[in-house]
Amino acid sequence: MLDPAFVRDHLDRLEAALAHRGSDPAPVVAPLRELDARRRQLIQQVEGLKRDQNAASAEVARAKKDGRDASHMFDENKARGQQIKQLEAQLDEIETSRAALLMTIPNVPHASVPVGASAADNVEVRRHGEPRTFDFEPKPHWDLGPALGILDFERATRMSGSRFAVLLRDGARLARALIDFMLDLHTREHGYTEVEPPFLVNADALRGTGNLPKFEQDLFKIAGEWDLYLIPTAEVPLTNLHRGEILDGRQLPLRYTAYTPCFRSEAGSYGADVRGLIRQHQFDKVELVKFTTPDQSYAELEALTANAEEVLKRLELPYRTVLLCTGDMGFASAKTYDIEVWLPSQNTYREISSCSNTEAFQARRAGIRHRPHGTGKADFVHTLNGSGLAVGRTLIAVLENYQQKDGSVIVPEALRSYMRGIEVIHPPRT
RNA sequence: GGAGAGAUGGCCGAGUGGUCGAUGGCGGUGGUCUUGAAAACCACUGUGCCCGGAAGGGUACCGGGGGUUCGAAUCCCUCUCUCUCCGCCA
Repeated sequence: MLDPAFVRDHLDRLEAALAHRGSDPAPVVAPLRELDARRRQLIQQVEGLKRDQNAASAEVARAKKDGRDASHMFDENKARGQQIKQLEAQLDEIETSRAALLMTIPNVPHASVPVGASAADNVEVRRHGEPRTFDFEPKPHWDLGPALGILDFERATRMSGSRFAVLLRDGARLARALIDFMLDLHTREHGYTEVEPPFLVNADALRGTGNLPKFEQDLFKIAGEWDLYLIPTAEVPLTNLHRGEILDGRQLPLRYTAYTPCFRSEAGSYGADVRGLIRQHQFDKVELVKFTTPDQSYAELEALTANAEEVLKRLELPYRTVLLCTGDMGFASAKTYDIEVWLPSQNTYREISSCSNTEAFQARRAGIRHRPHGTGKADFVHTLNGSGLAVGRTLIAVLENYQQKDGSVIVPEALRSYMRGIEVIHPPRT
C-alpha cells in the first residue's frame, strides 16, 4: 500500500505512475480525491461533537464531586451521542471504501526505472557467459528428461492433471542437490539466515505482500473451514516473518533464505509454456528476502541480485540481467531486475529469477517497522525479495546446457559434491 | 475434541466507572559526578488521524468488534489469538 499522505498530496504523481504501468488512472484518482474530501469533512464534524461531549462529561464529574446535581445535562449529551454514532457510521463507510481502493493501487516505480509498455521495453544491464555452440541439435528438456528416465509428465498428469511433473532417480537428486547448493551458498557466503516457513498462510499474510486482494485467481485456496492458501512463493511467509513488529534498526539489514515448494494456479496462461517444466502449478524455489532501512534498500537490491546471479556463475550457466520497465513490473515492486538464463532449445534467455525492492509498500501493509538507532520514532522498513533461484528452471537449464550428443547430461562441477560425485547422468541401459 | 487461564505502552507489570495516555520497573536519550567507564542521582522518553504557515489545539488508541452509561482500560456480549492440563496423533 502506498502512503495515504503521499497519495493525497501527490495525486498527479500517482496518476503518472499508473499511466506508466499501463493502467487507467481515471477510476482511481477521482474517487480518491472525493473520498478524501468527504472523509476530512466528517472527521471534523465528529471530533467537534466529541470535544463537546468530553467537556460536558468533565463538567458532570466536577458537579458530582462538589455535590451538585448535573442530571439536567444528560439529555443534551445523550442526543449528541446519537449524532456522533450516526456520523461515525458514515465515516466508517468512507474509510472502508478508501482503504479498499488504496489496497488495489500498485507501487510507484522508482525514478531509475525505464518507462515502457511491455517486456520489449526492458533494458538489458549485463550479460555473463557465452552460450555454448552445439555440433548437434540441442534437445528441449522435455525430450531429454524422459529419455533419461528422470522426468515424467504423463504419470504426473494421471494423478494431478496438466502442469505437474514427477522427478525420478537422478532428476529428483539433482533437484535436491540444487536446493542444497543454493542454500549453502546463500547461508555460508552471502550472510542469509535459513528458514523453513509454513507452506500454508492466511489471507492477512497475502494482503501483506500484495497478492491479495487483487490476485486471488493466481492462488490455490484450501477447501473447508480454513482461511488458508498454498504459498505462491516463499516471499510471502518470509516477508510476513516480521509482520506487526518493530525491529531494532541496528540489526538491519536482516537477510533470510528459504527453500519451499510454490503453488500457482496459472489462471489465464492457458497457451503459454504448455510443454515442459517451465510453468508448473507446483515448483521448488529458493527465495531471498531482506528487511532494510530506506536509505540502504537500493544498494541491497544490487547485492541481492548479485547473490542470485552468483548461483548461475557457479553453475557456469550463461545468463543476462534485465531491468524491467514500468509496464512489466509486478504489483508491489518499485524496481525489479529479472535474471534470464540461456536455454539452447529455445535459443533465448528465459526468466529464472526476479529481484525486487518493494520499498515500504509491503512493510506498510504488513506493519513492519524499525527504530533507526534502537530508539526514536519507528518508521517502515523496506522489503526486498528475489529468487535465488527457481529450482525447476535451473534444472532445465542444467539439462539443456550440459547435454551431450548421446543424450547424457554432464553434472556441473559445483553440484558434484551434492550428487555423490556423479559426473554424468546417463540414459538407462536397455 | 474436553477443561481452565490470559491478552495493558519498545519490554515486564499495576489499575478504584469520572482530568487515566494510563502507577511502578526495565530499556532508551540527555545531564550531574568521574582522568575514562561503571555505579548512583536528576530530567526526558508512545502512536495514528484532523485543524493550523508555525506555535499549538483537538480527537482516538489498554487484543478485534458490538453493547450498557451523561461518562468505560474498568461492567455486559461476541470474535480472534496465546498459554496450561486431558484426549488423539506424524
